[in-house]
Amino acid sequence: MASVKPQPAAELPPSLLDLSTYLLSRIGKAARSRLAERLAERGLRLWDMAVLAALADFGPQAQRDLVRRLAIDPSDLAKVADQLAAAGYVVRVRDQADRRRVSVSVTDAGRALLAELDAQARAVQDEVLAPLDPGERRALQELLLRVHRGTGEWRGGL
Amino acid sequence: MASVKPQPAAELPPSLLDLSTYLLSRIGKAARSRLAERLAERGLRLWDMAVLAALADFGPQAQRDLVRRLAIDPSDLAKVADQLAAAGYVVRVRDQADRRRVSVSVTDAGRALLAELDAQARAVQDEVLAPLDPGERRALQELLLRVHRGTGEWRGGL
DNA sequence: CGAATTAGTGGGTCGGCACCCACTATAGGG
DNA sequence: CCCTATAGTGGGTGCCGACCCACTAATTCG
Repeated sequence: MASVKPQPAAELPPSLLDLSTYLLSRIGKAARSRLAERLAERGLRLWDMAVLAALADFGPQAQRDLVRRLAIDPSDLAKVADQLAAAGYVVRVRDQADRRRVSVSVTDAGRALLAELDAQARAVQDEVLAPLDPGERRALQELLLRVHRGTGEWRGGL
Repeated sequence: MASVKPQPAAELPPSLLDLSTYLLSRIGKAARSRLAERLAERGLRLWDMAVLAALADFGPQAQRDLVRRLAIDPSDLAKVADQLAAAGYVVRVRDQADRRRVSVSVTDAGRALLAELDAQARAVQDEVLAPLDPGERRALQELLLRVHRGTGEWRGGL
């Protein structure tokens, strides 16, 4: 062969790149999977982080509330909570007022873990948003937040 | 209970909303799945659209090139191409110069389809970006494009 | 006290996506 | 001509996220 090409990479179709939703989807997916990778190294998944964050932000609450807040399936939450409890990141106690309920709260270990996870998330974010300067990042965050709020009634998902 | 509450929906944890990558991921996912839904009504998937777009943008080419360009698995592409060919949206002909190759090109039907799909994609985009005015949308597109380019060496995915 | 309701759990399905391997056909250099 | 590399195909696997159902325990209402 004439010469072995590394053949860097071909361009994507302009008609796709022209769609903000395409970029959103692609970038979002990349960011998500990068973070997921890092969490996986610790045997964690994205939901674990989301649950910890919800507990840290809003304090102890019943699984029921987490279900509503995070739009996670009750059954799936049970599994996540199981795992987190087993690892000592949260504690589950029967609510004495209504003993059907299980009140979940973060432990100190959980809070410490969350801090680390958050640092990792920010590290990923720095990688992904590398081409933007601080001002642009703020502008992006602002736009995204508006979009997110605007479409208030979204269902589900992490 | 004081009053029966419709309890519209609870807020998400601020510590997550504060991460641009979280928003990116969530919004991107929503956009992607909305479009996927619409495509599914026609029995199509996102890859079908991507392949059509690549063919329309860059003209007829071997599957090999599509594989490189779209970072799709060769085997998966074969299946997508099969389906598109069966439906008459593309034609596959053996390259006479190198008969290992199969050159793929869009048909008129394919182009017409792509136009419709693109319209659907833009409709979804309008829904998602509803809170932003045209200027802001352009700003967003610009930022996303920079981010996308910056992270040149991304692997895979739709 | 039932009967109906709610919280949580355990077990499973389903579809999509990425990935991998074995195999055929063709090309091209030594 | 042989040997290796490349193009494409077919038939898988494994993972993951979303979802669903059946079941228990506890509560509340009539």
